[in-house]
Amino acid sequence: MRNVELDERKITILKAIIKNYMDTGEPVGSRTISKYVESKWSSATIRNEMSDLEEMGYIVQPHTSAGRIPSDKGYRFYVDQILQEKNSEVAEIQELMIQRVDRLESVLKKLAKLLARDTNYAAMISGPRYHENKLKFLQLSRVDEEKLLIVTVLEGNLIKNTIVPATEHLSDEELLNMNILLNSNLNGLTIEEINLEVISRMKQQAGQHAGIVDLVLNQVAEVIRADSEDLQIYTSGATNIFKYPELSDNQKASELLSTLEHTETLKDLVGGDEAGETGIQVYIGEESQVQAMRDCSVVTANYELGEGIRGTIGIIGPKRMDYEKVLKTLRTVMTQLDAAFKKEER
Amino acid sequence: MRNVELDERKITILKAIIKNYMDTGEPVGSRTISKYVESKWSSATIRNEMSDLEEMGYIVQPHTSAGRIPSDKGYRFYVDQILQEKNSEVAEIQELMIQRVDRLESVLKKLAKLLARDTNYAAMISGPRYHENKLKFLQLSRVDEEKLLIVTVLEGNLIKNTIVPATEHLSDEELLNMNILLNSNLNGLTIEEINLEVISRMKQQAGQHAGIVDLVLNQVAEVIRADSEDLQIYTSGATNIFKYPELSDNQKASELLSTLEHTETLKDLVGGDEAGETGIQVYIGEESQVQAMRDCSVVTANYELGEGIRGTIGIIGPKRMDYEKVLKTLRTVMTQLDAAFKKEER
DNA sequence: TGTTAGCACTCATTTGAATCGAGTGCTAAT
DNA sequence: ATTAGCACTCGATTCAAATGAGTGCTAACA
Repeated sequence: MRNVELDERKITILKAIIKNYMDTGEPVGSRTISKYVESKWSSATIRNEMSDLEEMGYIVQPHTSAGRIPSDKGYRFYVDQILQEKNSEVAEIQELMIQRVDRLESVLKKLAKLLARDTNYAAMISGPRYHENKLKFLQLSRVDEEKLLIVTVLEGNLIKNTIVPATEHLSDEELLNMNILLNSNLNGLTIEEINLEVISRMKQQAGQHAGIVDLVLNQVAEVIRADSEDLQIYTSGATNIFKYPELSDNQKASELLSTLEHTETLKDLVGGDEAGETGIQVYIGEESQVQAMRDCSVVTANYELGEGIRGTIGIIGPKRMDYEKVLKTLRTVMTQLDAAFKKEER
Repeated sequence: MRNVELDERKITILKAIIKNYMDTGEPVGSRTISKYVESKWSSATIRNEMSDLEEMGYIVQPHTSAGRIPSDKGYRFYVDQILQEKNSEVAEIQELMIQRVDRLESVLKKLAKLLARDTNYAAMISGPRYHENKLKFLQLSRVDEEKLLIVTVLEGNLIKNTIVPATEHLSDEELLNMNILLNSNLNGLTIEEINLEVISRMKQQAGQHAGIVDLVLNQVAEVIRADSEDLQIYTSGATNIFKYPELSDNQKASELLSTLEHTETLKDLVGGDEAGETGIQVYIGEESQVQAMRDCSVVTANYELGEGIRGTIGIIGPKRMDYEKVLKTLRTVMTQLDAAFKKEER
């Protein structure tokens, strides 16, 4: 695929500039490149080409008499190139986490930590978003004299518990009947489908214990509401940003770290569902729309655990992040997560 | 209560130094103090006293020809003074969090955020430690064709769920009996009390479904183990440290923030049970034993939610933190937490 | 005898000038 | 079309002088 704007040589030089800048974090000058590319061209030639590239907006000069650094547009070009080469070689990532870990939350936290350590960037990972909130199972139990336990299981095996004070006394048999009543009426319904008709029918069936029905329904509503509101986001390795001088001056570091602490803002990054064909999105600089991240790049990937349970993983680093490595790592993790939960299902 | 070492004037001056340093973060000189204390004494007198105080170890000079700053010993003196004045006036703290929030975790997270915002220091809060891990209630249900749900409730209403594949088929009636079997045998036992004898008795009673008993017991063991290992710690406001120049140089900030990210280390701070008479502990500088916090002070308070459920709240800030405010805030929060959960119980 | 004014001295920090050097743009030669 | 050469730019570094906050000491004072 030819590029109409950039000829072969410009591409080579642009790539060289970006690669070099990734390593060093310093603006790179013509001489450096002329050595880097096996002295195919002299520094003067490079200078001319660089001048062109600058005019086209692929690189910028932080100040006169400094080398060039890639602009957002430059990075974008580079990333697009990589995304095209679908080299999805699945490297072995530490499998330590795929031990028998039961709770999803715990897996996600560990995964974030792992990602941060591996990449040396900051990692964030959103808990799953459950799209179809269908009720799968309800269980009402008496946990002690005056307390009832309501267990709600949603499609996708999301389980929530609540303990409520028992407002009225139920015998063991009544409890059993209530459970049957609840499950036969509610199973398979989404929250929207639990309308007044369903409710009044249930209350009628429940007879004198209609109050309990209310209790349970309130709880169900609460669970579903809470779940869709409290999107959990785990971050790790935020302090990795201190490894990159261009991010770690006090002003910027503070701003960036605050943002990483502030779940609300992260939701913007993680919330979008517009996945590329590979499920991977790259935001360079201001593309992310998040002020504090204008000097960063953010790479996000969506994972899916079957039954419509989706979440997002994100890596946040300097613009000069090692895109190749990050993309590869994310692809691997997605595969592994997938595999792990397929296994769990069996 | 007289102090044998320090006379009235030395105390006044020492306090003035500490207060002033808290405001400004700058070393404070004799002239400043002489103005500060309504010109009762001249700067020269102050100088003499300061010289004494320095010799006694209450204040130090960062370098010759700089003002003095309080030493750990100085802060210690100051804090001890405050702790003596038991002014436990319970200010009204934002009650927004004491709404109907059901999940403890969520309350704790919000609380950490609130504390951090209020104090302008970093806050951490540990999830509850359950000391007496007695089984209170077990419930086994069939959630769909090939999956069983095990709900474990421990003393103190800690609830855990697990979904496991059903290894053998149980009829509704058998399931009911199994639940009775489980609860009648296990309720009220601690993990240690579930010995081989109990287990073999249960298996015998279970007859052909002994396998299920194993399944459940494994789960119970796992829950209790996981709970005692995975002490959750929530932090918030870590970036507040950038507000204090003496902590925010790159080296220190990075170190400190890493520590705050690293749960293991925080456990050391939060784990200890040696509460003072008020349940509040103050660690100044190296007293905390945590390297990265040698320039910080850490104030911890234990909260208790009845039934032996305990946790710890901590505030981390510069040595010159406003101890009075922090102590007051913590006392308030403890009271509120207590009240909130007393209410919840009813 | 305790307090204070005065003064010489110290030393981190600030300021500004001089220098350095990496890198560019342009021109002329190849 | 490529390259060598050179003047020029401008941030970074270095260094010394100036600054000023603060001390310690001494002598005068109440």
